[in-house]
Amino acid sequence: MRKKPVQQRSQQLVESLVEAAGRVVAQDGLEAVTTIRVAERAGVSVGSLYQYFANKEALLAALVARMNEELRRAVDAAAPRLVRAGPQAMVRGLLEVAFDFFGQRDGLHTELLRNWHRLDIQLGLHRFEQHMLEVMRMYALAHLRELRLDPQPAQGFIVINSVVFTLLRYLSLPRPALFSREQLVDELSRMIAGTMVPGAPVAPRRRASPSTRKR
Amino acid sequence: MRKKPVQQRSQQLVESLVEAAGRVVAQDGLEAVTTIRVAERAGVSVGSLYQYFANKEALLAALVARMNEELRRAVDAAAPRLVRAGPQAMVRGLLEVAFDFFGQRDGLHTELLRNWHRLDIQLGLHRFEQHMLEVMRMYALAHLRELRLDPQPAQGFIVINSVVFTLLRYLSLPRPALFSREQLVDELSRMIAGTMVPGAPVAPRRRASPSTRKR
Amino acid sequence: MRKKPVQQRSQQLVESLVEAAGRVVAQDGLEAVTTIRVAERAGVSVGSLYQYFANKEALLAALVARMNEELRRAVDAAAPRLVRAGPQAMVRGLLEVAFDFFGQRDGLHTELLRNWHRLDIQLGLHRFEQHMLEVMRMYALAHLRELRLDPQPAQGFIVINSVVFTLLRYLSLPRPALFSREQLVDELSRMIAGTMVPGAPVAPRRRASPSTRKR
Amino acid sequence: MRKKPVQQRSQQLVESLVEAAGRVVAQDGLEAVTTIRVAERAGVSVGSLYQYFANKEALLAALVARMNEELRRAVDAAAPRLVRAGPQAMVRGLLEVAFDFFGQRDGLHTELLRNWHRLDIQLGLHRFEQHMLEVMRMYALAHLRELRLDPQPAQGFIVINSVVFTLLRYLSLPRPALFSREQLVDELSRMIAGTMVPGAPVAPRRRASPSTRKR
DNA sequence: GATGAATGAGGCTTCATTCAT
DNA sequence: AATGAATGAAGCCTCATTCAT
Repeated sequence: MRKKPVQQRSQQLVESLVEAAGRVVAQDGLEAVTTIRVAERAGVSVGSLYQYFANKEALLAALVARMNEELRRAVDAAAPRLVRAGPQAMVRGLLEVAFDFFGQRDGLHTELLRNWHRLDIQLGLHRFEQHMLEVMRMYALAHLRELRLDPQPAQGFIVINSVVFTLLRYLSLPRPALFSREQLVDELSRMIAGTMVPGAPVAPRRRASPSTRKR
Repeated sequence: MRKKPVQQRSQQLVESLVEAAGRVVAQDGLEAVTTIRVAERAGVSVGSLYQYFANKEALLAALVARMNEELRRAVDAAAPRLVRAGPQAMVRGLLEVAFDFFGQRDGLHTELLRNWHRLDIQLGLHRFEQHMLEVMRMYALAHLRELRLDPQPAQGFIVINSVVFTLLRYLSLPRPALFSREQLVDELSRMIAGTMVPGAPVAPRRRASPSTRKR
Repeated sequence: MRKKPVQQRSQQLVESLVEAAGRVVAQDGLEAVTTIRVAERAGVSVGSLYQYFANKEALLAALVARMNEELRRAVDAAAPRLVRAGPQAMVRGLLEVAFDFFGQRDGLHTELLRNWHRLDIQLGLHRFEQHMLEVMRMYALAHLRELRLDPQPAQGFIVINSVVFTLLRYLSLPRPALFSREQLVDELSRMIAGTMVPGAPVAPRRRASPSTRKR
Repeated sequence: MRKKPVQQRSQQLVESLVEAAGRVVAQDGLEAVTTIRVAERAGVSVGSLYQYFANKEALLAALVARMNEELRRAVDAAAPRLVRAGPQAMVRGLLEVAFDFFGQRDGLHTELLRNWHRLDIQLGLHRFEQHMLEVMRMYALAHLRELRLDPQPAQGFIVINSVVFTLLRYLSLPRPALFSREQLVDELSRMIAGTMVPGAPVAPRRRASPSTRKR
């Protein structure tokens, strides 16, 4: 950010610009983001945009940062509850968090994540992976007997990316998909839990009943 | 394609255009693909490009089609050998195929896949998923006793996307990564195999020895 | 024309190129005329087109020449009959000839005339005007007592252009027009006849009856 | 117009763009109008052009609108005087107005009207025809005894188009023409007046004297 | 003679960024 | 600080014409 917005008014301006950028991304896609359009939706002039952001890239970086922040908050909010749950329940819980996260803000996060390679999402993803690895370690400590003892760096990476991109792809599928969100969560949590508790008997597949299937 | 390249010369031109597009994508990224640049690298004029491709999109579609073709070939070539292997070996084999595939052509495939949502890759991915699901079914029939009997539609989807995007992310990581290709393959194959043979004791983790680590 | 097509085959080729150009003009408008498209519709290659026409302009000039030729023929065919008629009947007859002329070939002539200033139609129009002036003189001689004696050069010019462009505009109107072809012909012939037989009582307006109105 | 030019500076810019477009049309013809050329002549960059006009078509539409406006003004300015005149004087007056109109701005109007079918002139022409029909009605009311009572819709159409396109053609003729502007006006006004006052004795032709001939 | 692939100037339009007001 | 008009490079695509085969 070009200038530190110490004053409250500036803070609001920055916020409204990021918010406007988010709306454009969510509604029209990343391609449609132009500095003028963002400024318009924020109700200010382009000049003001450049007062606070060195360039378009910086604006998008801020948007991405906000996304990272929200993701972290979402995970942290769920963490205490999940640490106490059994492996599969924990995974399931995380998946629900992820689904909720993607559902927020009209698919903004979906669109951003789809463009992870263009935006500076890589660093954020990496940090998130590290964070999740840490969480997994903590979880392992709390469930010493049930779990494999030493989560490898690769494991967090795999789990994170498998989950995130599989969900991303699922949400990008033309509706109706060939399988429900329920089924996806089922299979995915089964797979992830299986990685963490190798030998253990995994809960049997849920019965697919119309009432429990969503989406 | 706008015009059917019946003559051999035309065939070569079309080929060299697609090839040139591929080089640009691999070296400079998808964003850098402009019709003029591609034409230049192919050693022809823009006009010639438009003789064979209705527009830029069509050119990229051809490039994607070529990628799909190559992927199919790679999988089909490995299939007979893999069907006979045990679950984890099979998964490992598939992963090697995938790594090889991504390694080809200077990372062209990596860059294309990164942009799956902009290119018309979705259909290809879907077909590939269906294909893999079929393979999984065949594999399940051949290994009735060891495997869960009914691969769900969701399962193929999950496996494919987990593998593909995890590899994609790995290959997009700044070198050196925190873990080796070996480790990634290890954990990934462990996870995938685990999904297919739930209760079975999975082979223990390989010892990480410097000599076996690549990349 | 670049080359005199002495041989019959060449004659046919030239003819089919002009014909093809005409079809493109009539169906898609003058703007849509490209050398390649014309060649395609004629079933030959562009190269062949340039064998017989120095450039696109020359091709269109040939098309225009054909139009002029047809117009001359149409007028000459009707002339003997018309010379014997009374003034208003003569004018009426000419108008019918003109309407028929425009109706031919899917509106080709309409489209060509609309573009008289771009094509080399001016010369043709001029010659046509001279021709008509001559016809008017002949007619005047045959009807000495009824007509003004000395058709001025300006008069032929006016009559021709008034008729041609008024019809052209009428045919370019979005259907349905506010008045019928019948009414147009009525008023137009009344006006023209009035110019030629100034003091004479002009035939009263026809009763407009549904059955006599066309278009 | 893309953006409303509220500020005076913008107003001027828009004006100068339209003006520049007009100059290009008048000097080089409609075909020669390119966005860059117009911008250059207006002394600004293409980008500025697109700030105020969605596309080239919109720019030309503005030019046409200006023409319509000027025509309306010219007619309205002359109307009060003409309504009081006798039929032939009125027609003559209108013709002078038309000649003046076409003479303005280096033949811009001539070139625009030549392209009535490409530009959105049709609507303007139509409205003008309606307007003139109205004028004719008013004139008829004021001269009940001398005129035919009921101008038909077709009549306005015919008169307008005959006059406009005949003048257009005359002005497009290579100089020197075979007859003078005087002669043209003479014959044309005689014809038009004749339509409106069918039985009345029309004023005899003016003597063509060198001194009264112009152009 | 015939073919049609190849050329490339040139047209339209967008948009990140700057800077005078 | 805010504005928003102005810039112009750069992208996509067309098409009249040529010329090697």
